[in-house]
Amino acid sequence: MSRSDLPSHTCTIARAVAQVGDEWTLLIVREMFLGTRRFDDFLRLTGMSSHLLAQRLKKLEAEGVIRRAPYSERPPRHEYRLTEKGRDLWAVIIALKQWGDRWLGTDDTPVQITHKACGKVVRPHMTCPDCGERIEAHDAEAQLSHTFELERQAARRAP
Amino acid sequence: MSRSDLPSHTCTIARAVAQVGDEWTLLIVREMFLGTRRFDDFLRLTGMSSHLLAQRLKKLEAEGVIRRAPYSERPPRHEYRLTEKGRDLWAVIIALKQWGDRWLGTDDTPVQITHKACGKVVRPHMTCPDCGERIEAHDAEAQLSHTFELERQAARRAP
DNA sequence: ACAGTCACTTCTTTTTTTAAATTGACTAAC
DNA sequence: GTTAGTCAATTTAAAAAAAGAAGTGACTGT
Repeated sequence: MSRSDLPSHTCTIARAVAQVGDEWTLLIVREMFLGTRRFDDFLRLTGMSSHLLAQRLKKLEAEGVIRRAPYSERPPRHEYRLTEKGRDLWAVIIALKQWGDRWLGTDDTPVQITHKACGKVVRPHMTCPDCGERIEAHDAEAQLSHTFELERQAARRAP
Repeated sequence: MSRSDLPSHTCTIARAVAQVGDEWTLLIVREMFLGTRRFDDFLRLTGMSSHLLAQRLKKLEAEGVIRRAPYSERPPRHEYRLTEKGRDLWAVIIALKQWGDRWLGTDDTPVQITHKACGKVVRPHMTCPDCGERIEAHDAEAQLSHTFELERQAARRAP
């Protein structure tokens, strides 16, 4: 990872991206939401190399996104589970899924989401917590904090 | 990109990830939502190398996520803008931002979102379109389509 | 005893990424 | 009218990362 060590004052999007904005990492997290817990299953279901899988799992564990849970002592065996921080990536995965379904999908959607509370198959979307309306790009405006704005202006001037 | 060429029957999340699930790509898209349009600004604001930026912009253009818009003929100059497909990545970026704010943030949030319609600063979240309630990981269940399920079982068996 | 499973690690080759320099078509300053 | 600067790249060489194959160690099951 080239930018995992971003300073703490940096944009939180950049830091989120440095932790989980990577092809294989996102696939691992997706697999976890689908219930995959073991090394070999990740290997086979994602098609990634064992070298890379071991490395990514270590990184995710170090970041607190997943944790290793032993399920056998002899031989030492363990499975990988999402922590709360990891489960909180759900919105990211779902957003990617909706986008993929819309722009890259065929007729059938390979994964459908059911809202347990109402029992319906749904396509969750981003909503304004205040007025309850759906929000998309054109409904929103971004404000930069003063310090962040200054940082960006400095970056733009200094090559 | 190792897996940009995923077959069309593959999971849409995997294909979304193959198109935009990359550190620099996500940072470019984030910059676009913040209004950045020009090569040099992307360079300075993200800190990436010009080689990689050119490559990523080319890929994103080929995928239809961004488009080049000429703003000067002599010298030939153009800016990069999100297409509808690109703007539709808003939910992904916002989900990453919320996650970053919650798990990697300090006290001040560098970017705040205002809902134009109600004028309030908000933290958008995923909602069930049917009952309107907020959905998170534990409120949802995933169903795999029959063909997708079979595909996964085959993958699990065949190394 | 021998094959098989699981969770890796090691090794070699190939591909990407970085970093720095260069290009080309201008524009604005001296 | 030479020189510096901007913008959007491309080129090249060196460093880092990933892919792919094979191996390891602690078992289990036959």
